[in-house]
Amino acid sequence: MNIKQELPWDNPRFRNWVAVARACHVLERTLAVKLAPLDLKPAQLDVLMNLYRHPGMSQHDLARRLLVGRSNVTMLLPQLETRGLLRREGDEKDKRVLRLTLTQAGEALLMQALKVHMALIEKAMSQSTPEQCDMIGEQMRKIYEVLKEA
Amino acid sequence: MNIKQELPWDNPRFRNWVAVARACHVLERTLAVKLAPLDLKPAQLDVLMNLYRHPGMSQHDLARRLLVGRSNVTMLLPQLETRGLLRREGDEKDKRVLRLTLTQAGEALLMQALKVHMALIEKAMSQSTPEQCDMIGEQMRKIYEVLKEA
DNA sequence: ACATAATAGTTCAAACATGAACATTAAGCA
DNA sequence: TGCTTAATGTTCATGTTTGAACTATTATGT
Repeated sequence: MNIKQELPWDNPRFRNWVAVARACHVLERTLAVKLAPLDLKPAQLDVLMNLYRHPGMSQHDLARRLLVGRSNVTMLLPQLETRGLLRREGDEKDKRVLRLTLTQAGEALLMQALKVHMALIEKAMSQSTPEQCDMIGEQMRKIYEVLKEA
Repeated sequence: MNIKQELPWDNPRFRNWVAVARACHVLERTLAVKLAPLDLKPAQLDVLMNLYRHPGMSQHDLARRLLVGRSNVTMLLPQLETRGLLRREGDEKDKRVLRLTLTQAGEALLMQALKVHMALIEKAMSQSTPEQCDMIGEQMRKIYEVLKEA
């Protein structure tokens, strides 16, 4: 029995996933550099994006969408709240939860950051046809569904 | 001029990339859980994989392959060296560089970890046809090339 | 109603990654 | 040869992420 035949590097799925991970990593890194002039980190941009799309979110829901621990959200928000980018207001019906909404300043900064993010993604995926791009997204959403409950 | 028309969420490339990032994130997280019984973190597995494929690597080269700072490698290696998983030996010609090689124990642990990693990737990508999978890998390698020098 | 479970958010210590400054060694060039 | 520049690896201070323990509030079940 030749162990080499079982090595993952001979497996297309393995090799291709490694490529996905590397692409992700380098794009995240590049994004951090390009966002620096706005004094914004990728994690913070994720917060703003989610609050824009889902105003009134609770911190718990935000953490789940970010795939991140609740404590991380707790540590992340004060920086943004102090900068006047978002508001935290207690829910009246359930006094445990805090509802999160963007301020106008938050929306404005988000729009600037989205331009940067968008330009980077356009550049990265400019080599793929729309059909390829959609197929990639479709497969990735399946992967997410498969692993979400694992 | 309607700003909504310019929002990234209407842009397929943007939406699809978000899916890529989420899939990556959740797979990385799942991998961390599954590797815990081996007392190994994803970052450490990356080290072992690279040393297996490129024995005698320098720390600088390892850092570049991992898309990580040199100091990070410096902090990462002692844990693995103390566990007897790898060796660091000074290069004789260039006394600045340290050559890295896996020990037998390192290879053995790597093989166990690869089973875990492989199984996870198989599960994640089981929904894609081989053609789709290869196409994804191909596109991701292009993205990496585009961004590498940006 | 009351005791028990579960949930939302916070705090804190530990693990981790990062980048700048540094020591050592090598390479380039006058 | 010397002098300058570049490269390798380490150290350290900083910022980030995590998970466990904690408080406060709500839901559940008898």
